[in-house]
Amino acid sequence: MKADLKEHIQKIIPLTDEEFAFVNSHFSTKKFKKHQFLIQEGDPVKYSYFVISGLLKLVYTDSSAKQHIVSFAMEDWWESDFYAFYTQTNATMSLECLEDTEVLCCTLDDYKKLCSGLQKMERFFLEKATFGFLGSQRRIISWLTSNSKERYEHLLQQYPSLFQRVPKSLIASYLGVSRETLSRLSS
Amino acid sequence: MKADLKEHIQKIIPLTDEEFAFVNSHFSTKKFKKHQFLIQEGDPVKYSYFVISGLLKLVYTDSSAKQHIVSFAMEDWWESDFYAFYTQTNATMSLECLEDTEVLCCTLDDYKKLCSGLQKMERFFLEKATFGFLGSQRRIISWLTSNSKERYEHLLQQYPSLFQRVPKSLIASYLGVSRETLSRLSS
DNA sequence: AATAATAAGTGATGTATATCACATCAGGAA
DNA sequence: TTCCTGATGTGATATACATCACTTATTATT
Repeated sequence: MKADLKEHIQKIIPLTDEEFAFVNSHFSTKKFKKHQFLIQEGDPVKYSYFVISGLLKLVYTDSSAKQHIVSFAMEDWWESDFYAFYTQTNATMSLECLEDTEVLCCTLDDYKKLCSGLQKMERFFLEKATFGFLGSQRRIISWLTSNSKERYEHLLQQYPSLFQRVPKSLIASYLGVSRETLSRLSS
Repeated sequence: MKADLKEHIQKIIPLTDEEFAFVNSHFSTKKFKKHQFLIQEGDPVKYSYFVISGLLKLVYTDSSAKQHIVSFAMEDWWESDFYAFYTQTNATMSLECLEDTEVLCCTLDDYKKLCSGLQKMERFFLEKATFGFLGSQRRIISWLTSNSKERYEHLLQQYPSLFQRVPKSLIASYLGVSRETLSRLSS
C-alpha cells in the first residue's frame, strides 16, 4: 500500500530505500467507509491526506446551507482543508467519502519534520504546491472563458472516469451549475 | 530597491546579510513603462517577476480574441505565466503594465540555484506557492457561492486601492462580468 | 418482495446577465 | 483650440441559467 506513495514521490524525485523509510515513518494509514467524514466543518484539521484508493469530495457549505464541491480527490491525490491545516484553525469545509477509501495521514508536525529532515521532500511538496496552484488557475481561466457546456465537456474529456463514479448532481455542483441545467447540457 | 525583496522574504524567513547577498545575486532589475509587455503570448517566458512598484495585468486571450484578466500584480507580488515559466514552454498569457513598473527578474535557472543553494529559499517559495494555491481556491469558492454583486463587493473590500488604479472595465473582466453589468452593480 | 431513498430527465416560468446601441465626459495629441 | 480615444453610464432586447414542479428509473433498506 505504502508502495503507492513511494512511486508517487519517485515521479518527481528519486529516493533511496533509506530515505523512503524516513518518509514512511511520518505517515499513518486509515480506512473509511462511504459516507464517512475525514474532516467536518468547524473541527480542527489534524491531517493532510494522500489518497491510496477510493474517492473523496471536498465540500464548502454556504450561508444558505447549499453545498458546493470545491474538488474531488481520487487515487494519488493529496487533499485536506489546507488553509485550516496549515494555519491550525478550524475547518471551513468538509471532506467526505464517496466510496470506501484508504488514505495516508500526515500531521502538520510531521509535514514540517519531513521538509526540514529531507530537502528532497521540501522540493517534492514545492512541486506539488506549484502545480496545485497552476491547476486552480486553469480552473479560474476556464470559468472566465467558457460557458457551462464547454466546462462540462472539458471536464468529461479530462476525467472521464469521474462520470462513472459520482452522481451528476455532484458534477453539476463542481461545475457551478444546477443539476437540471447539467442534465439538459448533456442531452 | 532590492531592500523591498529582503523585507518581503523576512516576513516568512529571517536571512543573514550574507544569505541575502546570495539571494540578491540571482535577480536583475528592470523598468517598464505603462502599456509595455513583460510577457507576450506565444513567446518564451524567460523570467518570474517580483513587483517592486507599479501594477501589472496578467491576461488570457480566448479563441474569439476576448481578453480576460487572470490576475493583477501589484507591489510585493510575484507574477509570470508560471506554467510556461516552469515548463519552459511558450506563453499562453500576456503580462502588461498598467502603470510604470519596476520589477526584479529571476530566470528558471537562477530559481533552481536559489532553491538548491539555500534551503531557506526553497521553504520561502513553498510557502508562497502554498498560499498562492489557497488564494486561487478561495477565488473558485467565491465563484461557486456568490453572485456578481457579492464578488464585486468582496473585491472592493479586499483591494480598495485597485479601484483607484485601474479602469472598471478591467475589474469587470477580472470578476467575469461585462463592464455594463459591473456599472449597474455599482450604482 | 415491498418500501423508501436517491438519481435523472423535462416542462414552465422567472431572473440575472450579455449584448447592442447610444450618449456623455475627461485627458492626451495635433 | 480642436480632434480623437478611452472610460463610464444607461436603455432595449436576447439568452443562458436557476428554480419549482412533476415524472420515471434505479438502488438501498427492511
